[in-house]
Amino acid sequence: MPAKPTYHHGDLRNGLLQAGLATLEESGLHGLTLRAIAGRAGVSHAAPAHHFGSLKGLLTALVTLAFNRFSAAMAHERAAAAPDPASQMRAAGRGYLAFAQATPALFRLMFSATELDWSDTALQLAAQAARLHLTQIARPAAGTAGLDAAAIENLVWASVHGFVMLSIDGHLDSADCEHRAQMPDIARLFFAGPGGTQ
Amino acid sequence: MPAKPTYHHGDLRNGLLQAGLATLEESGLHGLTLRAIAGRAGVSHAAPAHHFGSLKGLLTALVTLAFNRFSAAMAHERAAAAPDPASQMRAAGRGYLAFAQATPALFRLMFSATELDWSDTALQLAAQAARLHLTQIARPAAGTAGLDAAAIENLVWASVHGFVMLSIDGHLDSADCEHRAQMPDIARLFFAGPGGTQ
DNA sequence: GACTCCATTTTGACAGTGTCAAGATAGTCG
DNA sequence: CGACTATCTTGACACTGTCAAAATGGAGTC
Repeated sequence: MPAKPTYHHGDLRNGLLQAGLATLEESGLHGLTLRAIAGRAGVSHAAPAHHFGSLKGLLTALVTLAFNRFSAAMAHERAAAAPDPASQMRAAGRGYLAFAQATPALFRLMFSATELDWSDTALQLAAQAARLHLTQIARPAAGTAGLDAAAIENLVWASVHGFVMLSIDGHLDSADCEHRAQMPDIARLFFAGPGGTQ
Repeated sequence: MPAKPTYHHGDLRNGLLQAGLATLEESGLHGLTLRAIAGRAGVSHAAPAHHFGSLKGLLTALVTLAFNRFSAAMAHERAAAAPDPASQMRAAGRGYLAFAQATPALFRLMFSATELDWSDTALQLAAQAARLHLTQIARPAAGTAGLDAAAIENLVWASVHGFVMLSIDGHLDSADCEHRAQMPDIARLFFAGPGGTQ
């Protein structure tokens, strides 16, 4: 089972992160305690804190991993979509929403300002990589509606992020069991193409 | 000092809520403990839990109060703005952002799905009242860009909420100390008027 | 191959948390 | 004036994150 045995446990770091992901999805943020993670990973109660320095350190590592999966979700949708700007924008939004709805607690944690150590360089890099998708899909829309690239980025990100946040927090009428049908088609505002929500 | 003396303390409920607001802004969500609130209000450590049932109950009451102030902030901006739809939409957005930036921790708590008891009717009413502003400012834009009223509501709310969330979480480039200048002018997309960010 | 060394993990303890049962307190009503 | 009851306090419990000290076991050296 251990991927890269280093010392006593085998691969404690991965074991703890996997246990953390499982615990988070199973018991929510309140159930995500160092001791619960340690128990699930089969180590002593103080092992996680020792390895990651503190609870904040473990959550930071967990979220770094999550941002990589987040990027992968968006890349996956974009690769399967048509290459035109509107389709790319809609595909990235689908990936954004799909990831958040698959693991809502993790997604909320990813954007927490207080629970994470945002001075951590690994976390910064992972978050930056995810943001690269945003820059790429927003660039073709520059100049539309008299907005520059930065404003477009802000508008697109805010729309998608806000919708996803409201969706997983249960603030949108859930007439549809899936919220995808309700997702505002921001791309239609920039690109005049035939805007199916697909 | 007690506004409406009821029993022993005077007005324990208000005292605890005020202490809670002060503690939240001073120490963040992690410092907002029942015992800290009790200490600040000058009562025993178990008094808050007894009065509100649990920590979740206290937070729910706190957020109910916050939603009323939130509505007031938007009403204040809208009253001071021109009555045309675009100005009203921008004014509500300003109020939204101003409230969140004034008390970020409280705003984050207001949209937490797990920390609050959303089956509480008082909370539901307060949140519903705040949402009424959204419905009002979105209605005039119905039909624009081929979107119906519900889609407009979602798009406007998502844009503003997403921008505000990203702003208080520190994910937007803060070249400006205030983020207002960066706020995407969603109103311009619906109403062709001269879109100054004001 | 045995021995030292040191990174890794465990053990035990501490202060602090929310919650609950039982007791003390003080307004209110008969 | 006395009993009652809602209000609040006291004390305890299991649980949390964090830290120092002890135990563990692989790695490198002679």
